[in-house]
Amino acid sequence: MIALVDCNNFYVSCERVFQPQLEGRPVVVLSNNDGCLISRSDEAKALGFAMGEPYHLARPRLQQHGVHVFSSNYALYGDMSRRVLRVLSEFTPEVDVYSIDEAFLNLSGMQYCADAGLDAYAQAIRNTVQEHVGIPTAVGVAPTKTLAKLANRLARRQPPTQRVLVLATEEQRWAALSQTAIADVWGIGRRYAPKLMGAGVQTAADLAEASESWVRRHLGGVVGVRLWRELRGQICLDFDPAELAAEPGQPTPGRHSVTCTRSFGQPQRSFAALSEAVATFTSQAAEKLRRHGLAAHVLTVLLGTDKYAPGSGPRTHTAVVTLPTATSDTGELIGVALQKLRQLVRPGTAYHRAGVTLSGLEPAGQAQLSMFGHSAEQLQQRQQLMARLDALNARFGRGTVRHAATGAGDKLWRGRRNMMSALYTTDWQQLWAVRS
DNA sequence: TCTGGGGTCCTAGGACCC
DNA sequence: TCTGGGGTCCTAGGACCC
Repeated sequence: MIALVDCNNFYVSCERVFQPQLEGRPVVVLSNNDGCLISRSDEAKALGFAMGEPYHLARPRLQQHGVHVFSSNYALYGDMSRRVLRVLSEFTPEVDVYSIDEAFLNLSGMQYCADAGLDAYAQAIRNTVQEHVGIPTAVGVAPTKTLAKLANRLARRQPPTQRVLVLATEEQRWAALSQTAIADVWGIGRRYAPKLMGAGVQTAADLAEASESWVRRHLGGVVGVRLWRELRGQICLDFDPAELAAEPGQPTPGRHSVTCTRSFGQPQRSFAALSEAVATFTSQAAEKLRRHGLAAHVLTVLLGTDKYAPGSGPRTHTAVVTLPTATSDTGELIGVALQKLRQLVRPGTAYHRAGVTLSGLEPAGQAQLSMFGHSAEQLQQRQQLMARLDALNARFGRGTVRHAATGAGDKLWRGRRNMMSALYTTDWQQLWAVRS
């Protein structure tokens, strides 16, 4: 059996751990650049605030209702996520991390679990995360990932302290399928939902009862058939516990790309500003690569114009380079990225967004030659340089030591985050103070 | 004035090549 | 009337997820 543990309203919950007076009050957290609402407390949902709503449109109503608003604080959320995962890994060695606030747990073969009963075990997971980290969760348990997602969704209807649902029998599975609207099934999005409803498929049960050939024809071929089988209890989605098992710096299998993109605080026209941004994103992506013990063969530079402006024409412009050898060296990658950027930029165009994707990933350390023709000795020196740079930045904070091309900091292209909470858990200067 | 970011997988047309 | 075909690379975009 597979359990899905989901921290609902995770970012809001993280803020509440350090500001408990916000318990029971409406709270929202904004996306990067203070753009959209991406996490909402139950109270904020009840007031009608929608996922993804633009902040500048919601602001008057947020003020009117006295909603507490936070810019996103990813250093805090990432650290809290690691704490949750540490607790989960005490319940099973096989944890498949799906996102910052969700993980699948393989409970098959857990003797304690069999002894205590699935329901009690799932409840214990929920209670322990709450006690040790202070983050509320819901737990759904079922034979497949898709059914575990479905169980998790239904579990959230329970009162906060009982958000656990196990689908062990055929009766329980069918009852759950019948109670789930087709639009709420994992893998059915805004395009397929209306199409299926038009064909008379209103619930997950209706879909599970359809024929395989019908599903293949109307639901994106093999992807739809996989979903249909999972709903019927047949495992089609791999359980991949590699992410948590890997030591930091060891190669992480399963990952195909690393991206860093940002919208600008203001549209940018100058090559100087764009190149600072691209150099900064490249160095952040390269850091992530090294953290995962990977090197990249392919680099893509992206520039985006105003995607909300009327009119046609491409909104994103990309340029791809295939590197002669895979690398995770920030300096080498910045050099290549800026060269491509120069080809991509059209003078006078206002860009709203830029980014870098590193793909064609392979475990680091396989390359014997540098793309710039460095000797083996020079290559080793550069790798040591990167290791020291990462160590310094880990100790003294991101960007303490960086390449000159990333600029002096505090530039107009950087986004807004005007309402960020403190780095309670990752900065000595901002530790949470408890006064007696 | 102000509309996120990071992933995966798939499709389609044009350029180019043999 | 008839105007190869198959492969790759490149760019762009659609669909889904969190």
